[in-house]
Amino acid sequence: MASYQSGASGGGQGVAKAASDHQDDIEAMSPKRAAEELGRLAEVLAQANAGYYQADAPIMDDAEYDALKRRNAAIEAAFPDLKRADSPSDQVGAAPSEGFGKVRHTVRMLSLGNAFDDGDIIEFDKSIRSYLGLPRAAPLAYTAEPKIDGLSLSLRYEGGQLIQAATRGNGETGENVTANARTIADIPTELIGAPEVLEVRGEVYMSHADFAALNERQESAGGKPFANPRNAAAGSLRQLDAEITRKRPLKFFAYAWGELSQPLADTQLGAIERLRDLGFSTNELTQRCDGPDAMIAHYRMIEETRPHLGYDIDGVVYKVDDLGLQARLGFRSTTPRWAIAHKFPAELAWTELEKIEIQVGRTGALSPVARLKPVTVGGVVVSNATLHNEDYIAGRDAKGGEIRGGKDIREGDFVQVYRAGDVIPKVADVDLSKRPGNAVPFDFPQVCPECGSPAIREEGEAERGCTGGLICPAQAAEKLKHFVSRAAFDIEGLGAKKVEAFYGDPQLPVKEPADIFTLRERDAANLAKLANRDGWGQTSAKNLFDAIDEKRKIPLSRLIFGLGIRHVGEVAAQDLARHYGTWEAMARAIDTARPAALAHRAADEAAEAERRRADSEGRRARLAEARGKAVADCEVPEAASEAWAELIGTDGIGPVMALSLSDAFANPEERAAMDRLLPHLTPLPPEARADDSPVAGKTVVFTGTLEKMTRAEAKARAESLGAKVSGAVSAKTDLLVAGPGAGSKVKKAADLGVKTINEDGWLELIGQ
DNA sequence: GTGCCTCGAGTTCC
DNA sequence: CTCGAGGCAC
Repeated sequence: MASYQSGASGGGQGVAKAASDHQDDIEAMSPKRAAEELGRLAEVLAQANAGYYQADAPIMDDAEYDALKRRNAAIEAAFPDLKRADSPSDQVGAAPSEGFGKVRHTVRMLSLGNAFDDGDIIEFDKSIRSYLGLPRAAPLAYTAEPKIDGLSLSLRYEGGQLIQAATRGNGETGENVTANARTIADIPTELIGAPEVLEVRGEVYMSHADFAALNERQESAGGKPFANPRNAAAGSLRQLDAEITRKRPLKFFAYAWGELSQPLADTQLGAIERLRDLGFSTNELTQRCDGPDAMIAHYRMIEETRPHLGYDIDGVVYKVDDLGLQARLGFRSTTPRWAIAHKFPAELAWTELEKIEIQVGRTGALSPVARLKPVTVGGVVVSNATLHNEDYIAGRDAKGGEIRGGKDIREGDFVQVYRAGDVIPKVADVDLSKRPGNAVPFDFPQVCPECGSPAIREEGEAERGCTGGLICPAQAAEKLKHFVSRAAFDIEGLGAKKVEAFYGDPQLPVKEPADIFTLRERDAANLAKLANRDGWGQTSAKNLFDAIDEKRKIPLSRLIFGLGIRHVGEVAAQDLARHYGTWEAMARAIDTARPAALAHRAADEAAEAERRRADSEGRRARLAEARGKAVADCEVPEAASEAWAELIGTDGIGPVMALSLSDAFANPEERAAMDRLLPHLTPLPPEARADDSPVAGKTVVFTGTLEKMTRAEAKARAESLGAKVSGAVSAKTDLLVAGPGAGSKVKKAADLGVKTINEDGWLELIGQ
């Protein structure tokens, strides 16, 4: 960090003290000194902002920050002419004196599936009909409305009073912005004749005219203009001082709802009309359509109206109009089945590709990134874009087919860039006519650029990977970042930036997870204590050590996920934790299964070799034979076979994940790192699943004709209640739901003593 | 063997 | 958010 006062010993404390103790010296200040000090303040406050927002590592505490800001304002007041273009007083997103509270959404705020062309819309209609079991000719109405490009907000009313406003956040938890929402004219603070509990959801946005005027104000005050209306709206809503939000021209459209104490209407459109009657702004282009043709026609109409709307939209949203059908359709893991967003084509821009660089990820994957001459795409300046992998640069897809007409991408090329899903910049095309004469095809490295180990590409894989494992500093550091990430250990005050700093620290290196948990004792035994360093103090050092101690008790699933084993993500880690219950049980099973895992790999390789050699004649038999022989050669103990069978029998775990686990546990370096880590930890057993449903944890089989719902619907509903749905009756089956026309399964169930009920009985059981 | 659906991993910008 | 790939049902 650069010192605010030259010669200051580094801590933030001195800085704040200097600022607050001498407010009265300003009058006596020469303009030259004032200008210098404003310059220093701008710099140090900008750094504080950067530290707070990006690195998740506050450089100074809030009181210090506020004191500096006050001093800056006082000097500016005394010398208005000297106010800088980058004055901290005008910066948006100033470090808050207190953060926003968190709000857990009672009904999750989901995102929508995307459609990009007319065919996707027809497909959408088809899949809904098939899920509901509706014939093609049966009427099925949808609503269509513009998709506003703003930020979603959930407003909670109780007894007609606005009591809470929350941003979407990650869908489950958002930020409490109630005070700010109250300043938005379109948001009523009181409703008359509303249900007792009503959560209204909609979009906060800023019109083009208001955006232009706001930016003009910002600029004439020397502030930095917003990149686009969406950022302006987001920045304005997230002000900690609601009075600033009040001065920002925000608007709101209501289009959905969350928790309700009583239904708003029978249809989507009816509910929107009800919201409008309650006093909300609703979008006038919302319309009912009787099928895909009408939906597409309405899409075209909105597309034509788009330039004249006066606010940004990025597509059209279709929803099944009948709310009863919406309820039957329900949700996939992250999106509702009954709605889809038809996106407008992404904005494109051409720019020069200056350089192709290679990044190394935690799994060793070499990912090429395009360094671009900065260009504005969809209201944002883009200077980097992903190039996916070797094949993408070469103009091939995963199957060896051509993309971009087979054109490869070279340094120096003019390339077309777009933001996929309006977020991730990607290189879409190359202008060969502008290719410099000296441009050469990109030579994808065959060795890791970070550690020099060979970078191997397995047959059939898209990624080329560094083979250095933990020897590779890039991989080791990325693995550590993963270990402290939010879904894993989530240690407060130890984010990616800090991990990187600690990784290369000469006094207190953190090279592997275990090092994190020895940090406090090593610090105590060390002369170069953390507390004496620039940017650190007694308090911040203690806070870090305490935060680390807090995570010594850790849910088993987080521990497993944190290890960063390939193919084992958050969900697989939970599956494993739930299945084995303890670290020891899981580790023992994986160890025991090792010979079987090796046999499995040998069999795969043998089959692969055979496949390459053999042509179609009698191939299947020979493959099976080769597999069998390979397994036989391995002489797998029975215990290993059993452990392996259990591992791949675990819900959600297949041979690929199992093999990956096995390799990780059998790798001496990785295993040693685990063995050094575990003594510092107390893994907590997985929480038992909440058994609030009578079918939770039960295995259910449906057979015969279902009359009130389709097969897909029955399955999804059962699974959402925690049941497992299987196709065949076995000893493990808990319940058979048999409709008319059921055959052998009923008999088998009777033989096995499995309880059998009919469809009505099932609906009654699940309370419908 | 084929075709969903979901998960995992990597990615950018604020 | 997207892509590729794993898991699993049909």
